[in-house]
Amino acid sequence: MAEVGAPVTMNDVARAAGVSTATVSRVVNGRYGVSASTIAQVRSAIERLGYESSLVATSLRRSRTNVLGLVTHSFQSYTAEVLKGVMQALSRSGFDLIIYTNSDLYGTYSEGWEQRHLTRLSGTLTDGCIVVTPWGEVRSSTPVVVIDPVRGSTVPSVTADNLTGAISVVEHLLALGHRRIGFIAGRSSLEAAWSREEGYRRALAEAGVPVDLALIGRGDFNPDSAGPLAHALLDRPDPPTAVFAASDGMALKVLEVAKDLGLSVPGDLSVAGFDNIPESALAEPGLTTVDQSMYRLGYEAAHLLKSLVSGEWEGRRRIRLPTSLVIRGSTAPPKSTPGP
Amino acid sequence: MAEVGAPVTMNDVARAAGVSTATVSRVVNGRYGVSASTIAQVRSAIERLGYESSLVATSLRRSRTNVLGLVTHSFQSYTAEVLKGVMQALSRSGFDLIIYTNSDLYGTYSEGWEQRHLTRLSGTLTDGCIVVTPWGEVRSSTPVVVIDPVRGSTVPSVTADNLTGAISVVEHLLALGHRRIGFIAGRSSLEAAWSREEGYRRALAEAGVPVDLALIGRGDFNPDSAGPLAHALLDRPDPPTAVFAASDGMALKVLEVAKDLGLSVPGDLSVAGFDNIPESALAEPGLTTVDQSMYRLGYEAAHLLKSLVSGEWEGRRRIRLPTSLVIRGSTAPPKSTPGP
DNA sequence: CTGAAAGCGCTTACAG
DNA sequence: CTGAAAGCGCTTACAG
Repeated sequence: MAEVGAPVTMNDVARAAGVSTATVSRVVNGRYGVSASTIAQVRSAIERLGYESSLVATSLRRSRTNVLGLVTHSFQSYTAEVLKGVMQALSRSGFDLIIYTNSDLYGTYSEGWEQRHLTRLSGTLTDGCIVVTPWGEVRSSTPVVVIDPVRGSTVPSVTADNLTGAISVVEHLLALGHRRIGFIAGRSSLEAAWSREEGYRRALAEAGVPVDLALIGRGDFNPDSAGPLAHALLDRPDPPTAVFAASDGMALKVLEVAKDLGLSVPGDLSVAGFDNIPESALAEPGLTTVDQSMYRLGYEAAHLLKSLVSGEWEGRRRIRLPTSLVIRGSTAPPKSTPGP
Repeated sequence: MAEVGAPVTMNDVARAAGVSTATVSRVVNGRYGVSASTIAQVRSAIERLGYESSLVATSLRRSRTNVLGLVTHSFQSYTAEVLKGVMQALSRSGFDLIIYTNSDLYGTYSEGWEQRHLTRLSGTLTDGCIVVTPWGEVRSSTPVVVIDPVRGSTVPSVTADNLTGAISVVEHLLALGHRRIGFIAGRSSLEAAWSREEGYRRALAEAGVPVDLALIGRGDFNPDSAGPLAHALLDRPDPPTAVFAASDGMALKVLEVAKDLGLSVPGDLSVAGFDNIPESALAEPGLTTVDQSMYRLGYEAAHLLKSLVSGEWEGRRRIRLPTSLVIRGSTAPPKSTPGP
């Protein structure tokens, strides 16, 4: 088999069955008002030719497609977790899922990707879309749910309770005896990045530790952005005894840099992240982090979108999910100051 | 912002700019033969209205879309790995990727899903498709690459060297001193399942150990299918001292069952799998398995598809990738027979 | 340089 | 119960 000629169209079926395309369409869609014998003829032609309706043509003509979309920039571990949750929520829901990704990883073309893809899909293909970590506010003619929206967004969304999560991990470091705690921030337009930094500041303030701006590096969640920042922090004459990075990807990069510099973790330096991606458990030592269950973010987003599309949503349109601290081997009391 | 009215069409832009849709189309697609002033007008209208061409309408009209498709039934850890490889291969290639999944996990609707989805997409939406672990042979009017084809398939495909991989893991168990080695097979129509079983048989034969059919359970790669089979094997009066499952998902299920039965692994029972999914490293004890780099399978499949679509493929159309044995804590010498 | 018209594969009133 | 025709949003010869 493999590659065969032109695709079989409804027209081909109509000719083969000796009826009009309108009739074929009725049979395919199970509409009433077709005689049993005609149905049989058409069915047999469909079978014989291996006809399958074109998703594109159907969705251009119809308003409802029963396909939901998910738009994401890159494809990383956390995206995979999100997807698993989405698939679970959509299981046997009657909705299929289309995921659209552009191939330009980390490229300059990327800015505004989410809006472009969203518009191109939601014109006709999908009944609604989930957008993962967009660069800006999004708008669409069909329902949208954003996972990790930008700060100030008014679109329906699902986020982790980033503030509480960040507070808990910084409190953990403080309890171990750390006082000089570095921070590597994420892309500041995102509400998640803002809340994680706010949590860092609040936890320090609460403990009476002044915030030292020299200990804050400005990353963008991209692991590579954390390399130079970690170097800058650790090369200081008065380096921090612990570094909290706003994402696991960046924290793992800090781990690498520390190794390069000959620092042992957690002996010389404690490191903590945020997200709990699978790689964090596998790191050596395991990374202390905040679990935000990307699976649940995906699940809740899909559930919300499904309800919005069906027009049966009653509850709040901005969902915030709890986080939990995951303590692993990368954090310990600082060398000079034994823990309390 | 959020949800706004009807989507902006090319017609809207044409009216706003005072030109025909043909002209707007030319500007959008950068065709020659439009005056500079008209281009400026149209551009400004596009900007003002926030127009983005409809993927569906465009692909219905055009033969080439620069979108590749990936069709998969469910969405699991190995799918995520495959996707990462695919995305890497497509990075900056000019091709976008659409992933299509149906929501009916493990449902009866599933049989033949891959052909249905493939046909619906490849009619017009995509220039070519990757199909992951199909149920049967596939055909399409555009290029297809199958990851893990059925046995006897003639479609371009990418597979791990399952035979060699299975031999290596069984040899590992034999070297530890095991002689009664159980096997839980995968869905037999798949070439991967067949080769893994063949490897099991050959390694035993090579070692002069007769194959005991009572020690072979027939699963289907779905983890749940392995539960009853593991029970049956371990409840025997003469249970095997080791079980090799044809996939990690099934092997992890065997681990669970062993725990339920009060058997310690690897003390009372050795367990090995195939695939090396992330969960296997996290299991307690870590699962001995065969790494088949799903990432590379995805990467090679995308690379092959890209070349096929561009019509510039020269090499072989059936790619087989090497595997490697990963020894972790779940395998050890059997209790009664110390290792050699 | 620009527009009117046909058509991609479907669905849906509208006639009959 | 069935078909001819219009139209979903685009692109592309074909005229002018």
